[in-house]
Amino acid sequence: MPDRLSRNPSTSPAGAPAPGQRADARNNRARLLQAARDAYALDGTGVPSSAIARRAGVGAATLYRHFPTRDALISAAFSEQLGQCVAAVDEALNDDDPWRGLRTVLTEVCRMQAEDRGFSAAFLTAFPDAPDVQRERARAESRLARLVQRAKDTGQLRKDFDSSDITLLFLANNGVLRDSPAASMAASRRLLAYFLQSCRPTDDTPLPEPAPLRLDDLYRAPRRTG
Amino acid sequence: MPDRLSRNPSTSPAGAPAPGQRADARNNRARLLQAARDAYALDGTGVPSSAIARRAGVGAATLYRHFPTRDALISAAFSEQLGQCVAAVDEALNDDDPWRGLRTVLTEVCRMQAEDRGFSAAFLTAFPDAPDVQRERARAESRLARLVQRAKDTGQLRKDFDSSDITLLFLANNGVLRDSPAASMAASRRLLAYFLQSCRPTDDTPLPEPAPLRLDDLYRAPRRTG
DNA sequence: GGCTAAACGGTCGACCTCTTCCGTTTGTGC
DNA sequence: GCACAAACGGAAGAGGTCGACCGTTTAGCC
Repeated sequence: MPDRLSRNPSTSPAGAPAPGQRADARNNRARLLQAARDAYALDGTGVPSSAIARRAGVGAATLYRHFPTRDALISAAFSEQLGQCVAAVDEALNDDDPWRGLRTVLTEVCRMQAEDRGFSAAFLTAFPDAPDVQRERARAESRLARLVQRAKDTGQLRKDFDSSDITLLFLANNGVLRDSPAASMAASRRLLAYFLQSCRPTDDTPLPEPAPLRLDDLYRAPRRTG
Repeated sequence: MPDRLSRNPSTSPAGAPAPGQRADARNNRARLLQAARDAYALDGTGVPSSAIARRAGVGAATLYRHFPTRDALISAAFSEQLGQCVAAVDEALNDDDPWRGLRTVLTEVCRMQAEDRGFSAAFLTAFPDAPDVQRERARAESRLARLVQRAKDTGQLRKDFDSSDITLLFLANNGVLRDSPAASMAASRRLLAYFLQSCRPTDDTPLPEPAPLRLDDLYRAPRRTG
């Protein structure tokens, strides 16, 4: 009796709610995802899976039946929010003012990170087994690059800005998140404000070499800050 | 046969090389500290203690005899580098140019973080059981505040800069560190450059409220980024 | 060189997390 | 309502780390 997820792991590794499944299964799946989001938002993605199952009111086996691996659960839990990010980039590309668009995207993503440490961690994690996540991320990244180029062309963004600086910001922003959501928000806002001020074009001292950071090849976010 | 460390845990929880101990003990202690520094620098403070003991060529029991708890080892391993930071602040206070002093301190600490993720993690960890670490940190913080004030007074630093922004920088910098030291260094330098540019006084848009961050009340740096 | 206590190292138990097994329950179509 | 397969949950196994015990070794001193 192979279940759906192990039968076709390639087509929907963390994918959509399967159509042919029983009502209780669909229901449990939804509650697991919600429990995961809640727990991750509160305490980060380090939360033990058993706690997620307990919070959802199901057994551990049920969790693993729906999400064969830890990463599958995490990427499924945050796929919606990842989609939001991509949508934000699309919206920004439609803005008449490239700088405003860019600034809005950065602000929005930083806010989402500060609101939900779990999302922040998921956002910066590679998920080598979730090709759809990787694909979406790659799409978002190439569009961001286009947005950056436009902002440079209009002279609103410094010429030595590099697309990798966006990743740099998101990593830095993840680093300033605290246990308390309020503290996270305050720190995030302040950091972003500093960053945005430096993004304006200037004939002042040039920046050092860009860091070799692409959202694509970020390693997994490790157990400790160290 | 109580050993030294458990006999007086309050006076030197992670303290200096005891004078009255045997040569082999002193030797092993030093090798443990070196092994810890090496391992932590490479892989962060998440490295299992058994690996440290193996690297030092001693048994696990020896490690625990010298350092009763995990945190004791970590704080002892990095106390020297913490001292370097305090010294850097002192030196900066002696600089004729407050801005140059401040910039040098920030550059130096960021560089140390990028060179050694273990130090970076230790630097941002509370260590409630290591009063000497806390004391030194508090001292450094108050001196930094003085330095900030001087730089503001000379008009070299924006008036709405807050001392907590230094903590913010160190946290952010910790967040951009990667597995590869070269990548960490590049990212750190770039981040610092952005930050420093925004620190100059400007009559431009003001910053949002400072984040409630003091080096003192940072929570422990958790196992995962999430 | 020999004695004594300090120091050592292998081993063992406790704890925690991830993952799987298997007997039982429950939803669904006839 | 009945039968069957899907889905469930409790419990157990595997892996790994922390920290302690205890018999053995070795440094320091006479």
